[in-house]
This record gives sequence, C-alpha cells and structure tokens, in this order.
Amino acid sequence: MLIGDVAKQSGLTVDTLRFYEKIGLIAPPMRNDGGRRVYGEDVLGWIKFLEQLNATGMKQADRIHYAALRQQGDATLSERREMLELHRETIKEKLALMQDTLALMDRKVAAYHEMEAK
Amino acid sequence: MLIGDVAKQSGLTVDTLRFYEKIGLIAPPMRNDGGRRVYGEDVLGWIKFLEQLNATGMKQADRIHYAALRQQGDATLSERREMLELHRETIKEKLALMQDTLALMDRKVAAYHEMEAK
DNA sequence: GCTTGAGCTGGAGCGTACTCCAGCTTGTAG
DNA sequence: CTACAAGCTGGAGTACGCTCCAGCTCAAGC
Repeated sequence: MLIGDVAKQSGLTVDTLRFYEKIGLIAPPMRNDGGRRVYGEDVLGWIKFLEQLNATGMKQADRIHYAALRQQGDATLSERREMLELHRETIKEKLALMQDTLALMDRKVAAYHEMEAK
Repeated sequence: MLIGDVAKQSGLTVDTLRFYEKIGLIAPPMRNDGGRRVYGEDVLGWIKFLEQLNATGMKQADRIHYAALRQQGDATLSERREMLELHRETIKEKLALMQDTLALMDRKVAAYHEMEAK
C-alpha cells in the first residue's frame, strides 16, 4: 500500500499522513526501492482508532504520547491502559454535557415553535 | 456589572469578553460616564448558552451567525430554530460516536487488563 | 492629591493542527 | 522514449480562537 491508497481508504490526505509520521502519530513505514512509503494493512485500524480519540477530544500531545508508548511494546501496557481509563472518564463527562445540551436544544426548538405559532 | 464581574461570574477572561464583542458574539453593552462597559444580568445566560454550543462542537462562525440573528429580533425566529434543529442532529451524531468510543475504551481497557494479568 | 487596581483601544503574538509549495525523483501507460 | 501522475523533502503559510501588550484613562481608598 502506497501513501495515496492509505489516504483514499482512511480519508486523511497524503499531506496529513506524512505530517502524522513526522510528529510521531504513525510509525515510519518501510520504503520500497524507489524510496516510497509502503504501509501494512494494520495502519488503517490504527488511523481509525486515532480518529476516534481525536473525535472524542483527546489532544494531539496525548495521542502522540500514546502512539510512542504503543511503539515501545508490552512494557507500556499498563500506562496505556491508564491513559485510556482516564480518557474514558473525560468521554463520560462530555457525554453528559452533550445530553444536557441536546435536551436544551429540544426545549429551545419547542419554545421557538410556540413563538412562531403565535 | 462591569466587565471584570462578568469575567468572574462567567469564567471567561476579560480579554475573551472583549474579543467576543469584537467578533459579534456578544452585543456591545452600554457604557457608563467613564466609558466602561456596563452589562445586564442577561449576558450571563447568553454566555452560558454560547459555551454549550461551543462545547458541543458548533463552529465560531455559526455561533456568530446565530448571535446576529438573535440581535435582529423576532423576525429571525424560524431561522434560529432551524439552526438549533440542525445542531441537534449533529449533537446526536456526536453522541452516538462518543458512545461507540466509550464502549471501545471499555473493551480496550479490559483487554489490557487481561494482557497484564498474563 | 497620590497610589493602585480596573478598564480602554488597536494591534501583535501564540498554540494547535494541519495545508500548501518548490523543486526534484520515480513509475506506468501509450 | 516520453508524458504525466504520484511520491519525495524541507520549509513556509494558513485558519481558528484566543491571549497578551503598550500606553493610556478612570475610580476608589488613604
């Protein structure tokens, strides 16, 4: 898989993939004879996971830290677990806030409907 | 209420309040004899609402648009309602994603625990 | 009436997370 | 063998959302 294929399948741009490699979010892949990046299939799952961390509000710096731990192998398992447990708690908080705001939107929309009806 | 009081009660900084005024998120308040901003109590509710829109991922540009509509009064009611209805849908989507990711965190954490136990 | 804290304006600076570009090399299709 | 698309590097530029600063005025306490 060349970088363009990864871009197409992951939804990231080629530039973003190289940027993620530069900052340590994605491990530098092998190169072919022409010096081009050749990725394994597994990178797609990793990118998807990164996107989920991102979409749930994990900071770049923390994602980079997690990626670094992951590359260090099994010795970092418990630290990674702790990071995920922490993140899980922040997701829970955001979730609660979202639900509150969703309820607020419902009330506001209903109120607007009433005002429009008058 | 002077700007410092609003800052304390809203949790925003004085600089942010002036910035929000500059970009149109907060209506320019009256000024006292010395030229200082004097806010009504209602600004606090408005700020809280803005924060909720913000925290649930509404873009600055859209919040500004909503604020502008609000200042134009009742004629914009239905447009505002539509914006909130749209935002409600995006919140729902984010909520679903968050719940998925929360479940993923749970699975990962459990898996890590297992690997650590070995 | 002097000090000190709060407020004012206009504009510069910053952190995050990309995004784009120039100038070059490589690979595939006609 | 020649286009031309895709890839490479290093570095500059961008968008968003604040945040800070200089240099000034205003207000309240001693």
